[in-house]
Amino acid sequence: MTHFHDPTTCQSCAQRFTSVFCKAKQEFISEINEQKICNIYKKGQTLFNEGSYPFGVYCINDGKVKLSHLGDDGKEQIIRLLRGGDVLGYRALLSGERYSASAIALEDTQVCFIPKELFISVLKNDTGLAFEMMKLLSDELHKAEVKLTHLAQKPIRERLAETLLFIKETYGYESDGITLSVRLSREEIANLVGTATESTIRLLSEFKKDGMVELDGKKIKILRQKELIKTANLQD
Amino acid sequence: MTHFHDPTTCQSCAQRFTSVFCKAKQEFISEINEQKICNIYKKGQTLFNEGSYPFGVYCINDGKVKLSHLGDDGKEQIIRLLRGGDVLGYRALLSGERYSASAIALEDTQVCFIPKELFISVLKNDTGLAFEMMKLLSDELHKAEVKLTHLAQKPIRERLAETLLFIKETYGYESDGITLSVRLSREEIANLVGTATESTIRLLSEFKKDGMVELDGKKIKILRQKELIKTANLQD
DNA sequence: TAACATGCATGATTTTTGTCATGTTTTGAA
DNA sequence: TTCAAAACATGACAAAAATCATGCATGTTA
Repeated sequence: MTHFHDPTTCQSCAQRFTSVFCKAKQEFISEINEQKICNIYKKGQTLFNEGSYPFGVYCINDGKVKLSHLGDDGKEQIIRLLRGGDVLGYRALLSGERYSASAIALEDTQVCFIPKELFISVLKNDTGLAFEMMKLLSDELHKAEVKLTHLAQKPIRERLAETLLFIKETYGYESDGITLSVRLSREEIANLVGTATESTIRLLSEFKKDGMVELDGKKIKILRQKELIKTANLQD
Repeated sequence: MTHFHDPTTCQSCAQRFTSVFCKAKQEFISEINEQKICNIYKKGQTLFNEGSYPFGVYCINDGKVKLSHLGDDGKEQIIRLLRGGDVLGYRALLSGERYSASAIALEDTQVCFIPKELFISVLKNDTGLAFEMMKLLSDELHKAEVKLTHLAQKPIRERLAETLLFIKETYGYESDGITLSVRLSREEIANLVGTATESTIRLLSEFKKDGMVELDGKKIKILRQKELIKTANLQD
């Protein structure tokens, strides 16, 4: 369905200015360019599975990916949403463990794979990149801690509003400027919010009744962002 | 009340084999040793405050510290519990932001402070330490993600049981082998679990009735760990 | 196109959890 | 030691959220 043209080189990649790797030294980028393997994952396909061993990191060229955990009772919890320029798989690699989450394409997605040995060796020889990685990890840790606090303290209504805004921040709008440019099922939204699917459906209907959103199947339009922000009860 | 004798040198510090810094090269350890500043914080005193700028990292020599966030409505959420050998303050430093949490001593605690510039420069020149930091960040991120999932999916009863086990893992028992060696208020336990104080009090009473714990003010004894693990409904 | 599965929607009900009120105990400071 | 404040405990109630049940729409496959 969707068609990508091979980025061919990291030097010409659309993400060369946005990914963490943009801070790596030229010589290493060349090396990565030689060893990287590009692949296309169709919607629903898995990049890697929770529980298996990492053998490299993935860099999204174009597309959308969800990163999700399985809870002890088998329920999905979506941990992160990723887009072009994002790197994934580094957490498990750096702490020397199996993947603690699965990565699944939300739409057809083009991904470059960088082998473990190369990644580690570049990281060893390029202090700048190492600092970028530490910054990335620190930022993710921060986000996780904030999310944790909200999960513990905010009611579902606020969290759903916050999640819609988060989706908008992450993937933005379609060309009409109001439709969220990702199709998520109600269940996926619920697994992002951390609640039951029915609660999510009900609250979305309420948001629609209140005129904050418009619903058309999986298409969600944000009509009144300010109202949503108020509903989310955000401080910053 | 409590008396510490100055560790004098990093080379003789009780934590020299457990902290991340143990992997740093000798020359850097010497440098840290010269520039570090040791301090004692009394119970309840603050090492640093959410919202202020970091100017270094803290290394706990002996004692206990809680790291907590304020939610948007001002309610405390305890993010992490720290003990001797743990480092803190690096997250904000590495991502170049203000502290996103406050650190408060849970009992009289001895802490070494390492200035920002030194920490960064050692990190730049010691790849091993940089990797240790990445591993540390990755581990923390992992823990945060698991906690997030549990917070979203598990009922409070399970989370309280899990929290008691977590406290035990972190701080261990007193010499009697059953009393948790930290005194936390019910409110603090609630802020760790992510629930209302009353719910925590009620459930602790239930646990007591079920014979899993014994309560004597802030002293909590774990009588049946296996039952607790079952109650926590943990997989691993 | 029929048959089926899946996702969406909504009502009814139950369970869980939080809040409010009140009393008791403990703690710490004067 | 005494008193006030804080922490603990518990009951009653309200609110929030999950679960169960059912129906409708949509899409998919034989």
